[in-house]
Amino acid sequence: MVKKPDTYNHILDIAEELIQTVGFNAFSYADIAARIGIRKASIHYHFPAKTDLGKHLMLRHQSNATVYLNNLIKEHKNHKDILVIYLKSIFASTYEADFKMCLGGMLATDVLTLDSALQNEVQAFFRLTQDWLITLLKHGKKHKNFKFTDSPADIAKQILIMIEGGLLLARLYQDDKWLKTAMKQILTLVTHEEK
Amino acid sequence: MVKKPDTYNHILDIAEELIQTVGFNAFSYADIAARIGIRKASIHYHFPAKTDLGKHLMLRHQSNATVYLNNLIKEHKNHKDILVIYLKSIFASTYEADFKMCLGGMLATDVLTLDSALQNEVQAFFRLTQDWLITLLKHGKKHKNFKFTDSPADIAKQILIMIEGGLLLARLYQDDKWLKTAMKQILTLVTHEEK
DNA sequence: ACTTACCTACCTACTGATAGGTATAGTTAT
DNA sequence: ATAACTATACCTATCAGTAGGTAGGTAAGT
Repeated sequence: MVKKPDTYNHILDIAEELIQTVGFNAFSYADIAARIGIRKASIHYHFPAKTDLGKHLMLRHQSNATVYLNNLIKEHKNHKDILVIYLKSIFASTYEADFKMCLGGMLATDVLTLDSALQNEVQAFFRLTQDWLITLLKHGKKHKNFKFTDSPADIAKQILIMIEGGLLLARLYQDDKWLKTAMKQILTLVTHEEK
Repeated sequence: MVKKPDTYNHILDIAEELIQTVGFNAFSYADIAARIGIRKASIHYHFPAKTDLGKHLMLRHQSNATVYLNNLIKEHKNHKDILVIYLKSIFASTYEADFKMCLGGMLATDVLTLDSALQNEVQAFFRLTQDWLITLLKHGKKHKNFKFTDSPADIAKQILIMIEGGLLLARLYQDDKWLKTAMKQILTLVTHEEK
């Protein structure tokens, strides 16, 4: 593994925050430069084009998510607890200033303005998350921490839908009651069998 | 009611489509001008600033939605049918080219880049929809077309969350299975009491 | 020890394109 | 004639991106 210089990750940190706040098309290299205190051209040194920045950001995001999600499963026993911790961690950044949205969700709305390589990375991120959820749901059901009748794949889709929908509306109204509603509904989903 | 000239609505039509496709910050007056076949400056005559365009668009959208939703309730008897027709009408535009997102949802993600008057109109649109849903849910429950235990306000929130989340993911993958999942889950929500 | 060569990480200064927006003159329907 | 509308021509600001240079460090050759 190549150790990337500090500025590289610093740029990605700022870009991530900006995308979560205003979206991919609404920030510029000048915005990042101003916040870090270097020149625009220096950012082009690390990321020749804006789409490169997006791609590297998504790859780092996928990698971070993989580590985080795998550790979550290792460190806890109850699958319901894992789900709750996971949901809270996603919603947590929303409680920070400006009600940031999930990085993937933000790029998902901008998806038709992104080049196809970047589109693929955004899709890959959600696929990764969905696969993890499916695994969690299967194990959770086997250990009787979860109860549901739909397929794990369907439940995973419903969870993603409610995460993104909840974030979108929480952001719009700057009100976390939308997240609480989503959270509650997700938990109902995985603890109730249909009649 | 003042009868607005044709170009006025034509501009709003194109703007609406562009916002649903790429978002508020990713289209320009030049894009609209090119599609209509007039000059950029002519659009500024109708809408001096871009934010004016957004505001007028949202007001028209609110007005159209109000008429549409009220007619829906008048023209059908079964509240479940009404809900299904409503959901299908929202999801229909997504099946058109490019998987357009709901206008409100698209502006919701751009919300932090919009001026506060426009933010308010986006919020007002969702409030309007939510109020209509609450009314529908109350009447539907009274007539035994719906069964649910949460408050109508909570169910309405959950429905909006699933509409927007479903659209976001359907758009990302250009795949309507996400809409079918959302649709199914919404119908489950309003026809099942919790145990 | 010192040169040569190359590298990383940043800089200044610029490009062409496009953004939103304006002043003003011309056109068209009533 | 006049109000409504559209056009030409232009503005300033900003966008992503490039050219070329520089400071400092590393590695190898002699």
